[in-house]
Amino acid sequence: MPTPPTRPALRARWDARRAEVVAAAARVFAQRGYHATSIEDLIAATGLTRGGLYHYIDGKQELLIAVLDELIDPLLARCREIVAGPGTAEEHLRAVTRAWLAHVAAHRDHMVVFNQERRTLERDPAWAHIRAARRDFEALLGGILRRGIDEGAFAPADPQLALKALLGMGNHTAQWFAPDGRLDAEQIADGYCALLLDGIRARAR
Amino acid sequence: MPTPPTRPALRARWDARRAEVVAAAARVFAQRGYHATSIEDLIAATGLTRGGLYHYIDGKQELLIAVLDELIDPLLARCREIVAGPGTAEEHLRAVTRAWLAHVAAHRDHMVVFNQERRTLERDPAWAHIRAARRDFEALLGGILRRGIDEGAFAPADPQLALKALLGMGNHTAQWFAPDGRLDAEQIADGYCALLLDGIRARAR
Amino acid sequence: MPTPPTRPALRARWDARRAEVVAAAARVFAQRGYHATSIEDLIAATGLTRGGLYHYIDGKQELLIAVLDELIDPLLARCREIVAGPGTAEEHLRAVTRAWLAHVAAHRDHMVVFNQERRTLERDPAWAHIRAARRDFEALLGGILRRGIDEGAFAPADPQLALKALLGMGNHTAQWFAPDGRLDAEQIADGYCALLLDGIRARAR
Amino acid sequence: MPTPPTRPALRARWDARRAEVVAAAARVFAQRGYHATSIEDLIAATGLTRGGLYHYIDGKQELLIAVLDELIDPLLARCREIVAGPGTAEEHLRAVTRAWLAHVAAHRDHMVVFNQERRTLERDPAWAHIRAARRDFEALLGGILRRGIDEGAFAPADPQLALKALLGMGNHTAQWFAPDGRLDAEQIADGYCALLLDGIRARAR
DNA sequence: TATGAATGAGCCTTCATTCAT
DNA sequence: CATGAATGAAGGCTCATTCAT
Repeated sequence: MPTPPTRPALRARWDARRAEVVAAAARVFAQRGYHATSIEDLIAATGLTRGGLYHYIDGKQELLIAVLDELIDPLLARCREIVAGPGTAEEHLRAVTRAWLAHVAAHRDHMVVFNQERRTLERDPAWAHIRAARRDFEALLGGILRRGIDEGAFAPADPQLALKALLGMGNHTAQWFAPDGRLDAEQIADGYCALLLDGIRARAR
Repeated sequence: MPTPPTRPALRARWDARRAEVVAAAARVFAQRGYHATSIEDLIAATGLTRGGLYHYIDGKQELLIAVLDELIDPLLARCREIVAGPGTAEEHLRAVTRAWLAHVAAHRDHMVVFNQERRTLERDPAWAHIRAARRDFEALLGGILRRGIDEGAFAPADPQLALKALLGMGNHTAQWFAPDGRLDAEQIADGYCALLLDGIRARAR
Repeated sequence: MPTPPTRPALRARWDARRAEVVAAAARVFAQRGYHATSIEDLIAATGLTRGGLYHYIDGKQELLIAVLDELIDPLLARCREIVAGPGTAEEHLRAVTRAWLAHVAAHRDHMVVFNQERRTLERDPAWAHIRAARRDFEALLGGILRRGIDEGAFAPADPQLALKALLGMGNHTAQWFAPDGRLDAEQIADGYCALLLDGIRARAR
Repeated sequence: MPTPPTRPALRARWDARRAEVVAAAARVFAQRGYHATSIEDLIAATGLTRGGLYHYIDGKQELLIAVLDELIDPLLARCREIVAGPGTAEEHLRAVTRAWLAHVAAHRDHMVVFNQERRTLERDPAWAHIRAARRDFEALLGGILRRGIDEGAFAPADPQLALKALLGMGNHTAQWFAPDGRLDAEQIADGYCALLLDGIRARAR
């Protein structure tokens, strides 16, 4: 991130513009893919000029990092609040899944980029933070499952596989979710939880 | 694909080399990502020279198509055999999931590339075939679920969501599967089926 | 043509440089031939760098089009003025031929390129305009001949062949004309007109 | 030209194949242009294989030379016969022009190539022969005109310009001649001679 | 602050030619 | 004789980034 101006008045405008740039980048990256997006595309999407753009970013890759940072930090913070609060494991699972999928739905672009460009950044030091946040999110979900097991509420044949399955469902959602589709994020989250907990087998009552 | 030599003896060698090239490309694409892979990387991975490589491929993109084609066609064929054969919906579900995950495990590189580069090709006519195969695979899985419902074996709250969930689990597997890991492909497949059917909720006996 | 800058001050400079680039290209294309001219040759001829050159052109072929466009449009405009003005068919013929050969003499490079690279562009849509201009020029010359016939001034055995003959003479001139040669463009034009009108046969007075 | 086989039986076949190759090359060069013609195009046009082709030629450029040599030498020989024979200057002019345009009509491909690729070869030593032949042809035509002047039959205002005009007409013919067109080569030749001698001016009888 | 011209390394691809088989 | 695999230089072009104005 370039050093922003120090005078508060200017700083505010700078921050706003930087935020616009990052949002536009997320949109374009998601549409075209990071590599296929040129700086030209970004200046078209932001309305800035070539040189102007570089007042707000250090480079294309830093912009990708910014897009992903923006994505994962608030989600992780929200989930930590949830698990720090009261509730059974099942309630926490549902709440976290809802928060997660609300995030996926609200930042579909970012999520697609996140899933897609993992490899692009894997060796970049700036990526470490995002990677850590990802691990933390997985650990948090895993913790909920473990607590449910300890409390006797969940009994997965293979706890780790159950976690991976849940992650798979959730991550994949960004690929097919449509904002005006039949289901909203909350319904999807609840549906995933119901599937994970009870499965689809027909049972006698 | 360039026109292969006509004489059978040479044809065999050519085919073998082409297969090597495609396999090497899948490996490198999966490691580095398609866009980040240069022709230089490919000649290093194949041991061919710059010009020699072009005896076996028409270009970088055609190579990507080849990698993906190689991936999905045999899987689809195998799955069609399964659903054409005898068995309950649950048996078909398990068999198809096993075949699918065996494929994912055996072609992890290809699968990662497939998930990653979807967007790269989305507007390319050559992509249509792969896209269609993907849709067919989803439809096939969906058909099994529907049959299970019709036969009274499955009772998902939302059949379409159940399908998306299963696809999410399976696709995501390529991202974390390790050939020398704790679980092999069959165990994972059976685990996914168990999860999808029965969930993880602890139940009184 | 790349999009030029919008600010008038910069626009002027850009236009000037673009014109220099096109002129240099005409020179080099004429000397070496279009195909044998590399981008390297063009950057040497313009003094720009590889990337800098591409600020003013969209590609090598667009540059060829630009060279040819620059050639034919002003000539056609001038000729249209002439035939729209007063004068007998013979006077028009002489005036148009003079304008034509002045053009050939002034833009010998362009003309050689035009004659040489016809085939290069023949299937390119961008070529349509140039092709049309060429046809228009032929039609214009043909119109003068026809008018002369109608008015009883000319009596060619085969009017179409006479037109082709005149076109042949004129076009061929670019191949041998030397700016410091014995004849200037006007003398050549008048010479061609005299030949076309009266031939070279010795006649009794 | 590669060294042909020495044994007469093989030599005959070799010569025939070489001739086929040159003819095919003329055809393809004229259609596509020399530079735009790849060796691949030539093997497609000849039916030979890549390596096989190189048994009959030394390279692409040598093939171009061969095409042009084949073109100009027989024409020059025929014209020399004509001027060595009996007849007035006008008769010689007509006969040579007829031979020339018959040649143009019969070898339109070669002629187009000749006009187009002049520049390609201009610095090549192998080109010297063709260049010389071209000069000889011009000189031969010029000689006829001069003889006509000396004998009092022709009275051009500018003899050299008359020569250039004739050359222009003739060379240009390759660009528009159609074998199934309204005029055959002889008619065109006679038409050009008539134009050159008498012009198109309407005269009182 | 903002502009857009300029940079130049690097990209994918083509192609005439050679040579082991 | 004939084959076609292999060569590798050179081609045109893109693009993230810098910097004088």
